[in-house]
Amino acid sequence: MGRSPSSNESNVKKGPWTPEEDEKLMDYISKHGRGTWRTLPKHAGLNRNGKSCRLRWENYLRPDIKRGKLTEEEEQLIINLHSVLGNKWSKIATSLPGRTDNEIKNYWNTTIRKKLLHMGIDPETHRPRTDFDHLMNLSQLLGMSNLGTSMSPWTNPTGLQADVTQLAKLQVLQNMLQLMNNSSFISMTNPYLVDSQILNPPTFDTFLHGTNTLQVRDPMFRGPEYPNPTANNISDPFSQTPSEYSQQNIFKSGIEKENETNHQEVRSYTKNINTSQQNQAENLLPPLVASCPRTTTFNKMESNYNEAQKSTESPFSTTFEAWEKFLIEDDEASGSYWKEILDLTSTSASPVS
DNA sequence: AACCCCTACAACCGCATCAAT
DNA sequence: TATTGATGCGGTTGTAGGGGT
Repeated sequence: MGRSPSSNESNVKKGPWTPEEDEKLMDYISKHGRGTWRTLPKHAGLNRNGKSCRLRWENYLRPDIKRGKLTEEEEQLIINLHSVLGNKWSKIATSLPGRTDNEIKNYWNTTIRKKLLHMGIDPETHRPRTDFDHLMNLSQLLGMSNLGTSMSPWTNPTGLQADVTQLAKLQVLQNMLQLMNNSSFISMTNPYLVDSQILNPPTFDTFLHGTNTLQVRDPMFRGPEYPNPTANNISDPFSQTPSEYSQQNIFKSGIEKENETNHQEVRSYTKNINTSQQNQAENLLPPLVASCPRTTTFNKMESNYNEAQKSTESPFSTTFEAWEKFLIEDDEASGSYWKEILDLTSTSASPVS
């Protein structure tokens, strides 16, 4: 509905508040209480509209406002709550005494959002990033690292090349799978998702050997490493700190002994991914390519995947066939590392019966 | 010193919601 | 039930200050 500004509000002062104005507002509220915001400025002798006064009071002058930088605990809580509530800043703020919705919103947009993006996590969905730009950045990193392997060892005296290559491959694959399997992933309404996704992201166990991820498209499935809150007698979803949760649940997936050898490899890859995301936060890798618009290439990928989805064959084969089809149509030079990724997958992953 | 760029944060704006009439 | 006004909420913009060139 809303309301158009009345004529006497058209020439009210805007912009930053002066100390004098702050004093007038605080003085008035301390003596008379808030009353209605609309009439308050007139009574308080302020040439401001009620909305401006309310905002100034709620976000700055209120005596119970907590000053100073947000703590790590507060930051983690915001991330947790955001994954459940979305951009409901006022609701999030009710869980952080002394913090305002505006402050939390600003902090999210200026700090947390960037952190998550650098970690390869989509701040909107709290899932691994699947946007084309991010995939292209990773593939470019991979391409560069492959190039590095053919160079003289003098260009790579640190021995980090293999790690970088492996990490890039794994994250590309992870994101590809996430992209393709988007609808069957974990329920976003589950507060457990937050900690586990950030500190214990979806693993190769889940993707390659889990019985439910690719085959059974159950949107509520959390994967073996995500406990059922009721089954585990956990009443408060936030009773565990992220690190506690992560440590408790990391690599807890049901791994059969007969596949132990394969899984050890997967585990080490998974471990690398987990640490890589932390490392990325610390050693922020700059984008390696300019941003790519969503092009027909991307549409072609989607189209191929959709075609594959229509098939009644195993999701594993159709999924990878779709990608393979795309890769074959793509030029060979740029697609070589993509194929390598698929090779890696097909050799280490045996579709679950 | 001057300029530019980036970041953080305060404040504004438009719309939604709710309660009173 | 419809209308109106007050308030709340979330997206966006403006700006001050710091750092780099």
